[in-house]
Amino acid sequence: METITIKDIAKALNLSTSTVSRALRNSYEINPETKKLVMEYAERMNYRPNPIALSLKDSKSKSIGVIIPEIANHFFSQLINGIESIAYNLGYHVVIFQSHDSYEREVANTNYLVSRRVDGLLVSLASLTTNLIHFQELMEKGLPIVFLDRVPNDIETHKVVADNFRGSYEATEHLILSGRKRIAHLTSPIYLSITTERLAGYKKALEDYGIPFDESYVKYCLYGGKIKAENEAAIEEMLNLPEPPDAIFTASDRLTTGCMAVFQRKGIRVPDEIAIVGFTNISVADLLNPPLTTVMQPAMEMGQQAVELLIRLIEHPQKDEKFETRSLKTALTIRASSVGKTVV
Amino acid sequence: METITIKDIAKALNLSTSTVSRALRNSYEINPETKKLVMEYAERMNYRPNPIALSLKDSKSKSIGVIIPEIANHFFSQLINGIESIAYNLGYHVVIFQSHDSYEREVANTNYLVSRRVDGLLVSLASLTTNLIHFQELMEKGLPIVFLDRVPNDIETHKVVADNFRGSYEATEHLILSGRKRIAHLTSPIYLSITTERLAGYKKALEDYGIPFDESYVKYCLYGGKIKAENEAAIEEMLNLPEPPDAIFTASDRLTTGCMAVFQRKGIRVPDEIAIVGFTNISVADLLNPPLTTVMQPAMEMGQQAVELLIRLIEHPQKDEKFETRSLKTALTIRASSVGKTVV
DNA sequence: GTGAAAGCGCTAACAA
DNA sequence: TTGTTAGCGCTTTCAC
Repeated sequence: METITIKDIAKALNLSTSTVSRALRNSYEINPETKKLVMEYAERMNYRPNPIALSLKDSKSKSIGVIIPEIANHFFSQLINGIESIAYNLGYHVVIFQSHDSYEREVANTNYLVSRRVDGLLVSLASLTTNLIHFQELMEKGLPIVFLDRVPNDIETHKVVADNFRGSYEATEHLILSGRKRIAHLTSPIYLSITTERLAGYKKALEDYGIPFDESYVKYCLYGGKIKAENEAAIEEMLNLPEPPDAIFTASDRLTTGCMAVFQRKGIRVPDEIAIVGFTNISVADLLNPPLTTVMQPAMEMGQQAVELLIRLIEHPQKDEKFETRSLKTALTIRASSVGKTVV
Repeated sequence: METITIKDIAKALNLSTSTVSRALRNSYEINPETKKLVMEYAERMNYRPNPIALSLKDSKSKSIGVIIPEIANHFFSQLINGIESIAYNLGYHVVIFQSHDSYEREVANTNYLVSRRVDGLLVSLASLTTNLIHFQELMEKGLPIVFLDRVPNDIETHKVVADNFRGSYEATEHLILSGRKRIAHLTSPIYLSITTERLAGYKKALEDYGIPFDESYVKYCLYGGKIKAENEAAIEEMLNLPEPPDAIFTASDRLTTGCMAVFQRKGIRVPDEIAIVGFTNISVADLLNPPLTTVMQPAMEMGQQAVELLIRLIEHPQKDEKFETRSLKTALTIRASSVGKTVV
């Protein structure tokens, strides 16, 4: 790869590298003629500065690292699109890593990105992460980090989340108002922020409508629906309760489609036998059988806001920064999967 | 970010940086005692070599660049998973960029990745790319590139594709055998390899079964279904033909779901009025209404094979390398969207 | 067995 | 206005 360097230009033009460097950066101290000479030559030779050299020099890279649980997921891929659209315009590159919900991989990815000198980190926690020191240490060292979606409670920084409480409340309320009495909740591991927030919204709605909360109607899936058997077992358990639920509110993409698959396989009619509302950004909710009532998160916008906050943090580091947690509205779209009374 | 360097270790241990460097790389010429001393200290201080410095030194980065049209797409996100799984195990990092099917962004991404010194490139062409010199130049300079899925005809290198011809043939054949007479084909821009291959399979099946090929039954969507109106217009045109099709074979994820959405909106009954088979890796084909007959590509495996080929190319550069094009089998899964005779 | 020095590409403090 | 030099972190000749 014989790429051209500043040195080559200097040699060709009989100048010093520093002169060339300054000319290229359009420094005021360089003679306009020299500048022109250098710039034209550089242009002609298709000179591109070596970002690695730059990074080595000042430990900056004009790139930000993104660590998310997985890419093959509507919510996260939309998130990425939001992040990229803004980052790109602001001159930053985005490096994406998947934790696959593993703590070890999250740590490994973090270390790698840091060693690669990313200027900041955008993180949605792995579901199996409970220990946060790898992030805390970095923040103490001054690395800007913004969390989104799955955020930690005990780290002080900018955070961008969906209004999970409200979204969950509305979903549950909708089921109640549609006449459902025994509403189950299928959700992610309990130590995720999204889990507790969604659970709280669910509980509050039940409470507000005078429906007693029943612990046996809530199932936590450690692998968030990625392991079919786990999903299936949880649903099975619910259906075998003395009083099986007549509605289910699922807390994520995977849990929702997994749940519908189970119903289909078992020949359980939706919404006749059981209604379902999913907290999901699946793009084909309309086309499902039956069309799926969803709580959609503004994924794209969440990504955009998070990256804006991060870049602000990167470019204007302030010790006394007021950190904010932005909570964006979700959107309940009612479709056939949750309306229609159970046939008794 | 006060990360520890070799210099720090040298100073602390009263050694030279070269000794420390050699000790860390377990060089034979270093005294075992010194080695132990250095290694233990490094371990204790949590020393991590700076990959940027290494990259600068020998223009290698142990990372590979991936350029794909988009992430928010089942096929491509599975592809990425395949790539990452292998790359990770072989000690390579994966940097992903989206071209969003724009030629300019593809070029920009390529340039950036090269300047970042990726050791090789994995590319699925943007649908609007016709000019390939940006890749050709790099290959001439010795940068290994492997193409997958959307591959160029006129570049000699490893390629990994699905057996588009066969997949397409089988889909069309299936529709014919189900009694369909007027089979339309909704597809991507004509200058993509996948388009011509799929078109060829479609034509061959028609031919083999004695059905005349009718150009007006084929529509090319320049934006591959990402622009709703385009999609809709194409379908509209078909439906308004004197003899509208009784089946449609769609060539991609987006085109397929877009098509189903149009049918739903217009109240066109599938498969009664029109059958549909999609070339798609959508994960919820089973849950759609009606369940969708699909030709699935082995996306994960395609990613794995491509990255294997690429890494082989990187680690054993051979001038006289025999390049291979691997063609992986697709899988036709028949569901309700294509079976059942049109109600006359 | 260990150290000094050069170099990867670039910038910036200091000289001229 | 331009050049010299040092340094970012690391490896690698070449000396000792």
